[in-house]
Amino acid sequence: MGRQSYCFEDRGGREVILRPEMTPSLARMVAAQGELQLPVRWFSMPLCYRYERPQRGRVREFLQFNLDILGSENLAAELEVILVLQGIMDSFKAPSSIYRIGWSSRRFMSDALSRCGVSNELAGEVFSAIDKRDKMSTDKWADFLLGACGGDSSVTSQVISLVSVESLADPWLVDLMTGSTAFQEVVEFNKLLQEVGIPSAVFSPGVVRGLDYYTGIVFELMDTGGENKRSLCGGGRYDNLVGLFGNKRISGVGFGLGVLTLTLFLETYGLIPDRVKEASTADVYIAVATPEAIAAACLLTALVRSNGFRVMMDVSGKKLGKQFNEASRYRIPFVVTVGSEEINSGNYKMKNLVDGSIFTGSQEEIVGRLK
RNA sequence: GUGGGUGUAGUUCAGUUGGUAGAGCCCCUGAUUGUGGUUCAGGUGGUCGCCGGUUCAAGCCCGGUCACCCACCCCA
Repeated sequence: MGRQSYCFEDRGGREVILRPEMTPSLARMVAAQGELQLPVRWFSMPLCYRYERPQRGRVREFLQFNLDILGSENLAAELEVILVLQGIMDSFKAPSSIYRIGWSSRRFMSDALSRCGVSNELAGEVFSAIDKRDKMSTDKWADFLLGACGGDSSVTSQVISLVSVESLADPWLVDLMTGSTAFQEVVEFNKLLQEVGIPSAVFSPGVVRGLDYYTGIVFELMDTGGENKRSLCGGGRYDNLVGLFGNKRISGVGFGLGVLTLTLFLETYGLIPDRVKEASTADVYIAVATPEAIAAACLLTALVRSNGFRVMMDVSGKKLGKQFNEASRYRIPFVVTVGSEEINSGNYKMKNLVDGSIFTGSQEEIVGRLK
């Protein structure tokens, strides 16, 4: 956590940091609880902050949907959070062809790199180099990797073979990972994914994720088109995070989904739902015909609201036509007019702005009609 | 942290070799005195980001500065 955190000194001279993501805060909360019924399932939509130069898909203050399961070491927990992620994409009707959930395992990659001949001292460098693979040409990256591997060309070619693997049944990989429990776990998880049927999930040894608290399965959701280069979502298993803030050792798995990156993705593919684009701000507009009717209009507004409807009342004092215009602009489907006629007779007129029809009745009948 | 681009009306943008500040949309008023969308007529609205310089004259040229956008870096 370095120069991209938004930190400053508060008035008491303390160094403080605006949270750059939610997971450590969640781990702190869980560590602080005396007794918990495990596993814990938790979601949140926090504002987070990063001190970076803004650009497409990246701003200094952003919303992130977070979902975590703590207290289960079963692969079902990984499967469950990915299933929810898939469900979110399905709810936006995003076809699995336009995005990809690339996944791998930290434990597996550490073991595999070691078996490729990468020393523990160089493992961090090599991880970092793998993360940069998509940012340069194949040849250039090979040179870069050679540097990270300490100039050892045979180790480098082994690592290139590793990240090029496309199938867990690859004979070279199976031979390399003989007897590895981390590999067994990856194979098992792949089997689960196939049995459940998550077509967008693809085993990708190149996915390592930058966050260093991840220990097991890691995954990220990317746009497969070229438009959005930032990952929409990243997640994985973290075994030691809760333990940092207390003496309980609780393993967790979860993900963070960027609302801004998701929105850009949905816009790119025209998937913003109509109910969002055409959302109305209220169910009913209360038009006020004369200044003498203001109090009665307020009472009617309160009545309709107490029945569970969203109400916008005129506060402009403009002519009725202008008030109807405002209701129309806000896509509010019904307008009830309050004036001396209505107050005297007890009969109110409610116009349906969608079809133009007018319903006349008492206040109670108006409310009943809305239901 | 590095590089590029853009700053003109509420908004999206024009603005010629330097010579009186423009359009569409929005908004406001009326046609239509208590019922929206369409149409028609009219209208409001700008310290041209800010500071300085050159010039008889700067939206336009020059220097600086700020803001935003894009990319790099980074993405724990």
